[in-house]
Amino acid sequence: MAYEPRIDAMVERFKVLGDKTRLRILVLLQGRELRVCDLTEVLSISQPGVSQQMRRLHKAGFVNERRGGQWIYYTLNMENSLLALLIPTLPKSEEDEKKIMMSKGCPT
Amino acid sequence: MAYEPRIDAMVERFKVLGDKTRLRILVLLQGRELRVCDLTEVLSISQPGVSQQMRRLHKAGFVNERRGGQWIYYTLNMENSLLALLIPTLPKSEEDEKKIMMSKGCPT
DNA sequence: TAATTATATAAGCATATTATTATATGTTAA
DNA sequence: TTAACATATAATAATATGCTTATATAATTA
Repeated sequence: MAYEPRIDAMVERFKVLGDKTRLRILVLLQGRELRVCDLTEVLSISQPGVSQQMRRLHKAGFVNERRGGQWIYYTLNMENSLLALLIPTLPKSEEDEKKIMMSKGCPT
Repeated sequence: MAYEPRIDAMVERFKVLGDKTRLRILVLLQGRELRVCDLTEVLSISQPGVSQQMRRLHKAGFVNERRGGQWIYYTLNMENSLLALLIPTLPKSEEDEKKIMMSKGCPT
C-alpha cells in the first residue's frame, strides 16, 4: 500500500490512544463487555461524551460493537495487532475496577 | 508505582506518537543520527518547529541527544521499550528517505 | 400506540496543539 | 572579541480536541 494513507492511519491510531478517557475505557474493557451506560458512571462524563469516544475507538478498530436489545455492547478487538501489542503494557486502575464492579449501572 | 502518574505518562507517550511530523522524524532516525538542521529541510518546517518537536520526543524518552561541536545529534532511544515495540510497525517513506540522502543539509 | 430507556448526532465552547516569527543562548573560528 | 552558524525559548495565531447541552433515532414494554 502507498505510504501516505498508512502513516496517516498510524497517526490516527496513536491520537486515539493519546487520551486518558479512551485509555481508561480500553483498560476497563479487558475481560468484560461494557455498554455506554456502564461507562458514564465510572468516567463521570455525559452519555454523549462516552458515545463519541466509543465511536472513535470503533473507527480506529480498537473495539467491536454488537447490539443486544436496546443496548450496544462493546468489547476489545484483540485481532487489532497494535492493540494486542499494547494492551499488556497499560496500567490498571483499582479505582476504576471498583467503580465498575460496584455500579448498578444500567439495569440488566 | 501509583496509577495516576503511570497512566498519565502513557497518555503523554501516545500523544507524542500521535503526530505526523514526529512519526516521520522517528522513522527517519532509524539507522542514523540527525541534527535539527538536517530535518528542517526534509520536513519543510521552521528550525524552531523542529527544535520543539525534538524536545518533545526527548522528554518522552524516545530520542537521545548528544552535543557534537555546534550541533546536537539525535538518535533513537531503543532502550525505550514502547519505542522498541512500535518502531518495527511504522511504515517508511521512500520520499523522506530520498530527501534525507539528497540533502546537502547543514555542512559537516 | 405511547411512554420509557439507550444510544447517536449536532452545535457550541473552553482548552490544547502545532506551527509561525522574533529573539536569546551556545559553539566555532577569523 | 566579533562574526557566523546551530539550536533554544517566548509569544502568538490558526486549528484540533473533548467535553457540554439539545435533540434525534432505535428498541422495549405498558
